[in-house]
Amino acid sequence: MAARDNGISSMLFRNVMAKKLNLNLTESVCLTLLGINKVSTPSQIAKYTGLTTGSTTTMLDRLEKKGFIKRKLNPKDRRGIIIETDTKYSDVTSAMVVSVQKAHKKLISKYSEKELKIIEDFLSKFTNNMNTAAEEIEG
Amino acid sequence: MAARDNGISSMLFRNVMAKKLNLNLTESVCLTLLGINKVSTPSQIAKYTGLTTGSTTTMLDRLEKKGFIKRKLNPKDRRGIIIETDTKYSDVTSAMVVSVQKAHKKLISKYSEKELKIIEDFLSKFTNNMNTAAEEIEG
DNA sequence: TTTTATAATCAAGTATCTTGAAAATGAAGG
DNA sequence: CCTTCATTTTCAAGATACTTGATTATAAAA
Repeated sequence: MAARDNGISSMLFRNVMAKKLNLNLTESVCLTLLGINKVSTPSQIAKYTGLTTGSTTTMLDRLEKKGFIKRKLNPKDRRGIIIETDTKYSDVTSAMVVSVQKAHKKLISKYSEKELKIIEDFLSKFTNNMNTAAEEIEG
Repeated sequence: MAARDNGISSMLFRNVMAKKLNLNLTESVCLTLLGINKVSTPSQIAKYTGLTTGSTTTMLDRLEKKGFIKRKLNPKDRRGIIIETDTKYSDVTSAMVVSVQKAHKKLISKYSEKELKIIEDFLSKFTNNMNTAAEEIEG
């Protein structure tokens, strides 16, 4: 239940962030994935967001217009492109999350190395369960 | 980072679930919040999803038409109504999450009571940080 | 070198959202 | 009591975002 509530809160946190940045949820998700280098091409973005490639194109147009991303040539495939977040994105978001990151750091500092290991172990395995299940449901 | 990845995975899991149920993200979020009794009125749904009350009305129309929710009279306020999830919702979703829940239970069973206490403590405090930050950003 | 597959884009139609107003009820103050 | 202001939901019109299906270009395979 604690893990579930955590997921829900992160979702609600995203809602609030997105609203503040005048982004819709899809755009926010896209930028997050780009930010941690989970994705880097429109096709991948389409896959993870669940959008069609058509809407992905127009969504990227919007993000580019707002200055959050840039389209670059893909040296390995001349059909495709590479999407990168602009520094504007990290600037704007890091200003918003500075407070919560501070709180997180403080929280983490209260646990021993051993305890943190347990927590990290649980989280990564819990995450793995979800990823596996998502693939199952999808396929 | 593990906690962050967990949040992202739960988001991607939601995308997959929603797609499978022919729901958009907003509808999925709404049903989740209703399912755990975090919200029960259109106003609350509007607040947490970030929708206007107008779109909330039409979204609830869609969910009602699909048989996932029901509108009921609010005995405590005759201006408002109470939203409840229909059994159809829990039936459909529980079938989809049965596999991942099994995996989660198995994972949990591998930790001692003491370890679980640490994990639960961390998660609830981490969640709390996000809730607090969300309120700060919002206000 | 022909065929088939993949990547991104575009145009037209559909769905979903916002804005602003309406109707009904509640709450507060004289 | 009753006037005023706030709250809850709904609605209509317009704006925004999405899907579908086609197009162009390149890659990969036969």
